[in-house]
Amino acid sequence: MSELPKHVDAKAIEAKWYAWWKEKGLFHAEADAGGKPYAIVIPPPNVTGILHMGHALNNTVQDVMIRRRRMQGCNTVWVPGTDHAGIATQNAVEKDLKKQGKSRWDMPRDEFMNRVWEWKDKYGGTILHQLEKLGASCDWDRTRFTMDEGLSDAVAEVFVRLYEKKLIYRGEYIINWCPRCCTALSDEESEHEDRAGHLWHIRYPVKGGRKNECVVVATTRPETLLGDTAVAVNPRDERYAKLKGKTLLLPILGREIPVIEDDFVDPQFGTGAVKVTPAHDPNDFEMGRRHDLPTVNVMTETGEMNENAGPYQGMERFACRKKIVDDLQATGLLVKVEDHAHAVGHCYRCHTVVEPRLSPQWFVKMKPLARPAVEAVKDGRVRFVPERWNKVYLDWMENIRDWCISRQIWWGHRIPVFYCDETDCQHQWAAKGRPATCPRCGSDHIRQDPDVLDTWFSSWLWPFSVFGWPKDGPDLKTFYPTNDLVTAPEIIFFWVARMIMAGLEFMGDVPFRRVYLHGTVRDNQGRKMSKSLGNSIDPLDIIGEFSADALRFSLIALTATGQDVYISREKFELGRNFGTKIWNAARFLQMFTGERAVDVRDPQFDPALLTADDQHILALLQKTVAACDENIDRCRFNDYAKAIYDFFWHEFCDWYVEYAKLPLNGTDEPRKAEVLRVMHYVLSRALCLLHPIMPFLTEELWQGMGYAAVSESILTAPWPAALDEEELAGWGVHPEAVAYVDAKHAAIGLARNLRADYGLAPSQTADFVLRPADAATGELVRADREAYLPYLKAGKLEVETDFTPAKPTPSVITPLGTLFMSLEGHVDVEAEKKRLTEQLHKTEQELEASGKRLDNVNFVSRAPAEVVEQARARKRELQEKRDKLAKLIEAMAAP
RNA sequence: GGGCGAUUAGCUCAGUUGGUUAGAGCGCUUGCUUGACAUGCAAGAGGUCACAGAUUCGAGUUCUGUAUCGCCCA
Repeated sequence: MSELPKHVDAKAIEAKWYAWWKEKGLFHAEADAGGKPYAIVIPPPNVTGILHMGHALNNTVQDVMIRRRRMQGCNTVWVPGTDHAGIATQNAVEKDLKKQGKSRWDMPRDEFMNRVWEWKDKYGGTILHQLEKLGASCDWDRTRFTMDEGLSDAVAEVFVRLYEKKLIYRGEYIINWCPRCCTALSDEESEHEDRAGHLWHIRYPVKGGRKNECVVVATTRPETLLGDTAVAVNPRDERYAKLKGKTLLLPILGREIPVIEDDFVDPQFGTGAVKVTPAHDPNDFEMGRRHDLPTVNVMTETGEMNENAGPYQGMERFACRKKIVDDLQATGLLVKVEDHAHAVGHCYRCHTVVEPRLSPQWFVKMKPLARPAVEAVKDGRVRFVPERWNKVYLDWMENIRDWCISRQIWWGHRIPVFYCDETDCQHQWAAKGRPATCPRCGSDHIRQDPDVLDTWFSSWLWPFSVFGWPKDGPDLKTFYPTNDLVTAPEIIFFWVARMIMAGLEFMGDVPFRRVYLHGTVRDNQGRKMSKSLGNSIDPLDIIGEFSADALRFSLIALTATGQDVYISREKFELGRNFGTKIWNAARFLQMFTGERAVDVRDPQFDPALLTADDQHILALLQKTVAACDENIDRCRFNDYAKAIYDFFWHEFCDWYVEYAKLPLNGTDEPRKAEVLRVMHYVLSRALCLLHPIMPFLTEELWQGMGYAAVSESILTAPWPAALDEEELAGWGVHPEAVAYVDAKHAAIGLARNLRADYGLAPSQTADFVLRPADAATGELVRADREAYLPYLKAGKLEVETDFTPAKPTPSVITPLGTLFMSLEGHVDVEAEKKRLTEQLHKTEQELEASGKRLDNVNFVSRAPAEVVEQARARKRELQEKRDKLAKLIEAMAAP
């Protein structure tokens, strides 16, 4: 065993072990490797992305799941990869071009595509390398990209199948348009944000009406009035009954528009009369269809007013809004302006205000796909953790709307639809590959649809496309359906829901059994971390300052299941401190082990040599194993972290290591050897339990402490099995001994309190006498006396049945009996009396409460028997304590 | 407007099926360079569990309502 240095060099061990794990192929899985399959597919980050805290949490959770399953002997695979992030990546490259004074329109489409590929090859791998820094044990041999050949093939296959099933169609509807990205967006990609806007009340004169006769309509977007083709009122709204059949004159443009009646109009909103702009509002579009209204589009695709806007042509849409309001005011058509808060859609990529725009796009008909996906969640084939997300998912799924999948950009999967330009053919079809001629007329005058598909149209296939679909193969057979999906709630609709639909449609089975949705990482004030706020914490900075293990441990320990987590730089000290504690405990153990051989494979404890403290720590280790398993299984990762933290720090270090110092410094060699066996066994198993959270430190110690005989790497060491009481008894671990040590620890705590109450300096020794609770306890303590001395800084500890102090002596009642602390010099009798009286008072209060409870007939008759018995035991205990205290006080009073 | 979440110590949060005396980390106070560890050790102070009702023998926990904050959807 080589000596461990005083401090861990985190950077060095991270680099060393990660490279070694990869070199050994320990992350790699083969379908035929045997063992129960366990698979996770990574939520593919944007290829343009860089690691942020959300990724760090997300991937740490996955790594914890993966590493633990791997140690359990499952055939474990974690598939990494990135998505091509159509709009985001194209934006990044176009920004680059702009610096050179160019735009994509200055070059052929192919050339632009080549530039994006170059850019992707240059910067695209960044986030995956950053995941390595985090310690993610992904199977890098399986790294996928949504524009890989295989995945692109899956996209085309799916498109053609849905097209032929008539589940994909093209149509002219109002879609969300980003005038900056110049593309359509899906409903999910338009993010609604509340904005303080206005409600402008505008007069629309009645044609041929009395002087000044007009209808007042209220609108939040006055610039769209240029595209109005009607004004609508509710047919039951009597205020407007006389308007029926009238014609209005559109302000400014003077166009004649009809008054129509439609149930959709809410008489309570605004003035009860609404302008109808079918080309710029989805509800107006529907209304326009019902009433056969013309559509007038007044804007260009970049959000400027077009030729239909008359005098406003060429103005930017918000400048136009301002100008129109001014003009209405000037002509007296503006009645009033009210403040009005409303939700405004923003592009999820560039945050530009989204414009509802009438345009021809491709859609997926969702209702038929949603039906089985609803069932899969309702019958539990897919489970969400926390469960409350079921409802969110089902609500969305049951009110699902068709999915706009075409994007007017170049980077992405081009829509595999072809058009024949032969005048008398005009055939339109979907096909994989690049057909040369029209399958109907044989003409080569064909062209492909220029649009590309929404990026999510490839990521919804991820759980099976990464395993080779549409080709069948062993990977797909072994690893599909995957087991767990770990992601953030923000993408339930974008991604999770759609994957479930795609899995059921194309694979006939759900893509994963369980979805764990973790919270959002926020700053200390609860704000989302963002570049613009400048409140981001870079995980790599934290790794540099504290270590990857510290980052991982802190994130896991601080994140309660499904709750948001607030972090700041200082919070990572938690993980760092814990790592240091483990390191030092290992150094301690190594100091006493020296050159001895350590074999932790089969502990082979000698029951005759196992003391109560040995048994106690072994029993607690088993309890900890069980707690870790249960908490991981239930996605309670913070409780898992806490279980191993508390065990290691507060049981192993605080108590057992302190206890072990005595035998280790003694001369009883067999005992010494036994204690070392216990310590190495406990440390090795604790390292295993901790490995999924702190992979690097645990590997360093696994190797450094010489545990590699168990398994070459801790990464493949067997996950500790929780032993039951019977199995423990076979090792010589008995519950009575465990209970004794619990009592011993409590007694030591109470004795330390007593010392503190009397202001004893840590260096000051005191002698103690125990008047044991019973003879058996007395025997146990007598045999174990020496062990108490260091904890109590005691000169000696005597055990005397019926002990009565000769002079007033401070004392405390412990589970082991009454413990007396003899002091040099005078004892302040009054102070001690006061102390004891306070305790007596408190005990009597508790006793009274306890008595009341038991006097309650309803409690005794209705509460479960064991609860009542517990209460009775508690009462007896309190009575005993009260009597003892009373006697102690009496003794103090005696001269 | 609909839905969801949160409200527990100075701060950040746990608290699982209702059951003894509500916990942790950080911070704070006091004392310690203890032969692993000051990134540490020992001790301590600090809580009307947001508010009001209800159910129950018993409520931080269940139900109803209110308030405040946050998120999602329209």
